Amino acid sequence: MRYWLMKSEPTDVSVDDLAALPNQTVAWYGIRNYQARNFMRDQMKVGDKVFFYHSSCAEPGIAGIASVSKLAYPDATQFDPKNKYFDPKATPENPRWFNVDVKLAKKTRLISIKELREHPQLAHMRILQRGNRLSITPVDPKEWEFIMGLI
DNA sequence: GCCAACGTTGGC
DNA sequence: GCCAACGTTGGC
Repeated sequence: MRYWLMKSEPTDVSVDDLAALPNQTVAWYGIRNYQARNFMRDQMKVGDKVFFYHSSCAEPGIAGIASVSKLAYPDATQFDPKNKYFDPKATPENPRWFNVDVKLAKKTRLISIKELREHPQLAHMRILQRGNRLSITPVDPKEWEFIMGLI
């Protein structure tokens, strides 16, 4: 089993939004970065654990714990011309973008990026590196355990 | 297949 | 709103 951190903009889907969804599950649609896609398509398995992270907001940070609840499948938004994630080069026969489903396990207190930066044990986390833009990143098991200890 | 230009991300 | 970082695009 692997551990991940997945960014969501709370104005799009916040941890409270996720908690209110049927089965507390959301399709992680709209990923248009190959590295992030490959993580979902090639590596994520049902049961993998996920830190649900709020980004591009007043208080960026980890807001919940979730898990992968469905293996990657073609992202429906790529086929819809009216959708902002429409990709004219994608076809149902040859889809380009995939997403998994993510199910909330529990909302946590907000562990801000500022707090994460205070711990030397977490200094190598991808999310904390300068210039990091990847919205889905693997989390080291030791980092996962450490952060679980903060919650 | 190089690389300049451009667009996007996301913390601050 | 700024801007550094980095991914993508497209002309050559």
